[in-house]
Amino acid sequence: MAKGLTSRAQDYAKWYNELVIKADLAENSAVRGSMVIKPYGYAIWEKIQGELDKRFKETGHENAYFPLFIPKSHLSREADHVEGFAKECAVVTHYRLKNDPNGKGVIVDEDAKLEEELIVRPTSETIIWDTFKNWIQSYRNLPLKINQWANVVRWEMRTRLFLRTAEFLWQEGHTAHATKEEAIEEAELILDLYADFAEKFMAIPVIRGVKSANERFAGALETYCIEAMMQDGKALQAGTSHFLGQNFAKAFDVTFQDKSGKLEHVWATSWGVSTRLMGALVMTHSDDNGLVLPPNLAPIQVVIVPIYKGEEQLAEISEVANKLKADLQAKGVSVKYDDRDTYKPGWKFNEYELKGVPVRLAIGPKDLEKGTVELARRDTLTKEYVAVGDVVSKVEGLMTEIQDNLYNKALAFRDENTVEVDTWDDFVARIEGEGGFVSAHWDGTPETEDKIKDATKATIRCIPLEGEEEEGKCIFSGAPSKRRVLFAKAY
RNA sequence: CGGGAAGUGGCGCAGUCCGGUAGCGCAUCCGGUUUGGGACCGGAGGGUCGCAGGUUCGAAUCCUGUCUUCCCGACCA
Repeated sequence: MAKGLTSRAQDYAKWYNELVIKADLAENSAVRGSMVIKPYGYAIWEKIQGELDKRFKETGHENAYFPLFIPKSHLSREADHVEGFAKECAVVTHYRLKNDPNGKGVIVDEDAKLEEELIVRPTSETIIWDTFKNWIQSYRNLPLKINQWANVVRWEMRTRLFLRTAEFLWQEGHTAHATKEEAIEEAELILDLYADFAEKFMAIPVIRGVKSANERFAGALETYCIEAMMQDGKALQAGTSHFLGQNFAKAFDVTFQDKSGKLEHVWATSWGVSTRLMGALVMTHSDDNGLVLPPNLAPIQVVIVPIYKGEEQLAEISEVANKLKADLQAKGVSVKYDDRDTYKPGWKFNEYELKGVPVRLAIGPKDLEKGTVELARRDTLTKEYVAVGDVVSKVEGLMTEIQDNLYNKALAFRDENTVEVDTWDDFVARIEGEGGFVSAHWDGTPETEDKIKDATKATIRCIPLEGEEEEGKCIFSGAPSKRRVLFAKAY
């Protein structure tokens, strides 16, 4: 792992501002804590969207859309839920402006006060369950498996580009089931879907687990999550899937008649991933030269840069380049031939490195003579010469090789920075020193978790599903514990 | 809301202590030479110095107020 990165990553704000913004992903907007996602960044988001959407549909989900505004009374129907979100809601109180009688501009028209305030959705459980009530009468309507692609607003006290913006894009799935077992199965299915997507598609290794009560979603009985490790050793929650029990069904009175004619409340799940995944992407793979994109996510997988003097030479090179481009595209590889005369090759090399393009091909006069191209890999920053005739098969192979390499590199980093710890002193030393994931025993109480958090800022990221049972003593209280949980400082 | 820092052309900054013609780098535009790792030379455009008030012959600079942003805490996908 690049040493420079680790040191630099300690100041992520700087890193984002200098690296990511230059890399054309996003910039801060005029609105506090919001961001403008630039075209190149959005193209990556579209890749994420496309793949997830495909997977949702393969597992029987349908897309729908629900309103942006939620009546205040709706939000308060589920007690835990409203308590969890109340502190970060944007509220619409008026519906009209008027000219400022004292001068320029406009002011809020106090006569246009809403009878009931509207909340800009921080998540859509309430408005969706209010709708589901009308969609569900019989067991024949179940399961109902809906997904929504939308934006939500959470007025966080502190924001950070991609990781915690006031407004963010996400997908939120909401499902209703006839039985508890089926709902739990759904929540777990989505967890696996997310984990597989993160690992196979984004090359981000994740730990599957469940949240402790403290970290659970407001209104959920169980929160499943995938946790990833960033290059500075901090944890990032990359996705969550919640088993909501009958909480929302009861709050919104959503019942169905089972086969025997009896009325029952439905069982629910909700789950989501957001543009935070883009932050995870950057902080998992990028280095000091800029973004490093896994081929699956790269809007441009291969860039071809010509090196030439004069029109004639460019024409000769373009012939080879365009042929290569067409051949690669025929194999499903996305290719950009950058023959702009306005930038020099060296400039372009840096530019595409910054943008994380996995493979770069350079063709110059020397290559024309020898029938070769220069092939550079973004992940290893290595260069080699390849015979023109071998380029297509070579690149095809590299697409999976780079994808795998990035995953393995990230996995090795995570493993190197995950330790088991059995004493409080070791725990503190580790958390305050090297950081990373610390696997330790915990007595299972929220009180202990709080005390550990107060002492070290580390939280329980998850209770891993993969972990095996093991007798031990709580790192903090010494009380008996049946299994290890994963602690880390988190974003 | 507590603790710290900063607001000066599009971006990054200097100038502020000690008041006196608003500067530098990058980017942009024009002309020319260049092109195998962010080219060079010459020329040009662009800023009421966050905002409001005060002191002064004169304020980016001093004083008061205010707003915003960033970092560290509480909150969090």
